[in-house]
Amino acid sequence: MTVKRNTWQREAVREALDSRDGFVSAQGLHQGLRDAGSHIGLATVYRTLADLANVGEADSLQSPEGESLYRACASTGHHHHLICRNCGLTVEIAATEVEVWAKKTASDHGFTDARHVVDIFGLCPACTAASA
Amino acid sequence: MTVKRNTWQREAVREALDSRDGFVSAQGLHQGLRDAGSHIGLATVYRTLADLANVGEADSLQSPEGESLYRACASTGHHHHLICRNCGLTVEIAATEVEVWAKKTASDHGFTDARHVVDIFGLCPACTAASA
DNA sequence: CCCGTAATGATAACGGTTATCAATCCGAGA
DNA sequence: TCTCGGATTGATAACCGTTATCATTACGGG
Ligand SMILES: [Mn+2]
Ligand SMILES: [Mn+2]
Ligand SMILES: [Zn+2]
Ligand SMILES: [Zn+2]
Repeated sequence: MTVKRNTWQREAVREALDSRDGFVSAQGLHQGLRDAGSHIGLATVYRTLADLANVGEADSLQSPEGESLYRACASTGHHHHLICRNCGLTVEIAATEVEVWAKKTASDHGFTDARHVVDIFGLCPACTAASA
Repeated sequence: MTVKRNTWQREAVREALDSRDGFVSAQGLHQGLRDAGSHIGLATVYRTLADLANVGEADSLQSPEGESLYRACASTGHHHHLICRNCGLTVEIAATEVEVWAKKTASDHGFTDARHVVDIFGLCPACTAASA
């Protein structure tokens, strides 16, 4: 059995991620931890986030600029996101309608083992008001 | 007014892109051009692809690994893609259903200036058969 | 033709991410 | 509680895709 050790670093990343309500980059989370007085290493943050994502404890997606972002989501099952491109505020979206469409579209063309990327980026109400 | 010059490089990129039926990376296209004997520079390929994408002559998306891929699409309007993650084969998809959903989802949550990323990655029929 | 300037391309720089590897320390077993 | 093997860490170098630089080339309106 693969042993999974409990280090304060791993816990620090989990907590830091939980304390945020939007998606964050590894570097952003690392900066936040350092600002809070932690001496955690950047490589560790990268490793831990990637691991949490694999295990399913965190969701990850790529920003339009190609940066990997992470988030500790409330809902456990498969879902998508509506993200503010300015402040990162995120709304979790469950859309059966889109799930069905994606599956049907793939099979209609004979594609197998299909996965989909469905994200909506916009300006949240607050940011919209602020930029008006 | 900004003038748009016709260089053999620009034409070479256009042709190389047209000759492919799947999405390609800038480096991949550059390599193909070099292999065909062209002496075009890598920076030029990057610039031209980005430009063709802005003008609308090419579509672009990010691979799951975060690399920018380009393609000269047949349909001119807004559409999405069903892509074979193995050979790159691409099927253009027009899904009014999803367009409506995306717009409604964003406005329902007060988000403005919303854009969406909708792509399906799978194995095309040929690649599915080959890996069986 | 001429010439102003857009375009090119070799190369350096950039930004995010991963690999290295010696030092650290977690935790199963004694 | 103590030990010790190996998982984990972190400073740093390396990696890789992409963009910035800037001297040189060459498109194209006049
Ligand atoms: Mn889905
Ligand atoms: Mn769409
Ligand atoms: Zn916002
Ligand atoms: Zn295929």
